[in-house]
Amino acid sequence: MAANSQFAMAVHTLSMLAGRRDENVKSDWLAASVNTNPVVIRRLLGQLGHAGLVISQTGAHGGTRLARCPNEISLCEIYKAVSCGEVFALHPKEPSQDCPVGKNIEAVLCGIQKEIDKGIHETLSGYTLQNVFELIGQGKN
Amino acid sequence: MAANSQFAMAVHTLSMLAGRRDENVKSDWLAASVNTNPVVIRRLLGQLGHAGLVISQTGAHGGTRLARCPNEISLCEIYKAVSCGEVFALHPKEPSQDCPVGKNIEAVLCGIQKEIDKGIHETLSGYTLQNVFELIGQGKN
DNA sequence: TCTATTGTAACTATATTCGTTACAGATGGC
DNA sequence: GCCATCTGTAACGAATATAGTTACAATAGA
Repeated sequence: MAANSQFAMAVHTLSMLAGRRDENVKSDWLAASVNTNPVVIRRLLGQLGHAGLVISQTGAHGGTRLARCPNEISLCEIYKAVSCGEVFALHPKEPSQDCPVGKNIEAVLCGIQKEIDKGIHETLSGYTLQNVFELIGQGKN
Repeated sequence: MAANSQFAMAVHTLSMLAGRRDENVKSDWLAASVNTNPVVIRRLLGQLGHAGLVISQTGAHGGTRLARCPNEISLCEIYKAVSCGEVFALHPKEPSQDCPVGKNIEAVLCGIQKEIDKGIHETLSGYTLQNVFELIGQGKN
């Protein structure tokens, strides 16, 4: 269980919220759709709230709602809110500094990493939550 | 120790081979530069050999060499040779099929995954092993 | 035949992710 | 004020992936 599925769960959760604007949605209900534990959802919503994408209320009749219109939330923002890692990892242990390749390879790879990340951000910026919600609606139920 | 650093180690290893063309390079020597165990390198070289990027010889005076010129090997090929996973994972458990969002979200996310992957391939296709080797040489030793 | 080297299986250590339980804190209704 | 209903979060467990390590068979040259 190593692959990080937080982005997938986040998009799923936010799509659910997009279908219930101006309503406090409970983590139990979201968890049922995502097929996971409510705590997993609440942890996720904590990150999304920190990023300003959702607003939560505690207490009775509490829950979570979108902080903005779905067409003002890009997938890139969601990705940044939950993504922790890079596409590929650098060396687990520092390479030999006595070797010219070992000494400089990490800087080169780091630059490539950043270029890839930029590309991912551009791709994801091309979609809003509204787009996703519409694509879901077009699914052949 | 979860992040996959095979791509980094592969580029490192192949850069070493690029600096010693037409010579059987031993896994021990490569491992010393990457700062890992020779078996890790041999496993990696096995994948790269399977992808047609290197040629290995067993026995005394054996070792590994590049199968092609460094300017004919793109980073995209290396990435494809060693990369196993996607940028983000889909749901760990299948979402609820009783929910319209749960039923269709995976297909939508899968499409986005493919689009991102295409972007990564394009970025990495812009670099050859020769480019990397030259960038390393420009490092401030 | 001896030596050097790859190929590979098997196992361990460590890290990550997700799932789960438990409970404190907040909020609204009575 | 009290209770029911939520979120927030800590703590722990289970499953899994990665890399590191040991061991040894297979191969090839001297």
